[in-house]
Amino acid sequence: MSKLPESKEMLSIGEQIRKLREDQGLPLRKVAAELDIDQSILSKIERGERKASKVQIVQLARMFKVDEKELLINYLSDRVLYDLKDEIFATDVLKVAEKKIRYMTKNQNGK
Amino acid sequence: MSKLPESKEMLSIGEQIRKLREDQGLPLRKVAAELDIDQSILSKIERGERKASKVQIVQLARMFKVDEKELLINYLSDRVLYDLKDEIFATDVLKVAEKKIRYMTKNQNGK
DNA sequence: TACTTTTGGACAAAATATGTCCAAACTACC
DNA sequence: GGTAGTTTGGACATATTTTGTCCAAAAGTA
Repeated sequence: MSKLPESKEMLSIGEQIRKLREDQGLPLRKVAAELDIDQSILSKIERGERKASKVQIVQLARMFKVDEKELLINYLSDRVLYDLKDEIFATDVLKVAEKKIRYMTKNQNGK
Repeated sequence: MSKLPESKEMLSIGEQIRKLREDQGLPLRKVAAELDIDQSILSKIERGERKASKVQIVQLARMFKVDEKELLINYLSDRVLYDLKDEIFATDVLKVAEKKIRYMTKNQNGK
């Protein structure tokens, strides 16, 4: 029953990586070798059981020839959501975070 | 020169805690004792050199009699921003994260 | 069945988080 | 200047989390 979301933007980073890999017909073994990690780790990353590192995401973007920025944004937004997954106020937190960013950039407060 | 932001919402969680403590005229020593940590840790938390735990934030809200939700939101949004501090795309990441949350709640995808 | 791919879990090492302790530096006051 | 109280900085210890290996079991495919 459970289907993947229609829009690719709504795929989790793991789902997106798996799709990219399968679209190219590559086994875990090969992609994992390029990332220099064990295939079981990549399997876990694709299923959301482990987190990829930022470097790995960049490598994957290059390997699959997709926009690095888009993949990174999907990756980072997933991580933010993961950190907030148990929070009732998650939406409020994101709104305040955006407000703070606007405030910071407006005032050059790099801190 | 450097001043604190006008709106309390724009205080970092550390600045807000320090303000609450000083407004009550309490030394680090006393507040830290209630949190059951060393005063130096609290000093570092207030200056953003260490992170508080969620439990500590809740304890502080109770101790200072301020809205727990508000303090938690300030705390969590600070953490989110900290994680994104080196990212050029931080704003995009937050926007996508919000979109994903809306998508999830709409579809009950707790995952 | 035989081959390939994927998954699960025990284990290990490295990195990070979280705290203690104590001395130095700062502040206020007499 | 001296003293007491407060705050800060850093060395150190311990616990937790992250990130990986390795290998066997399970699932998929011919």
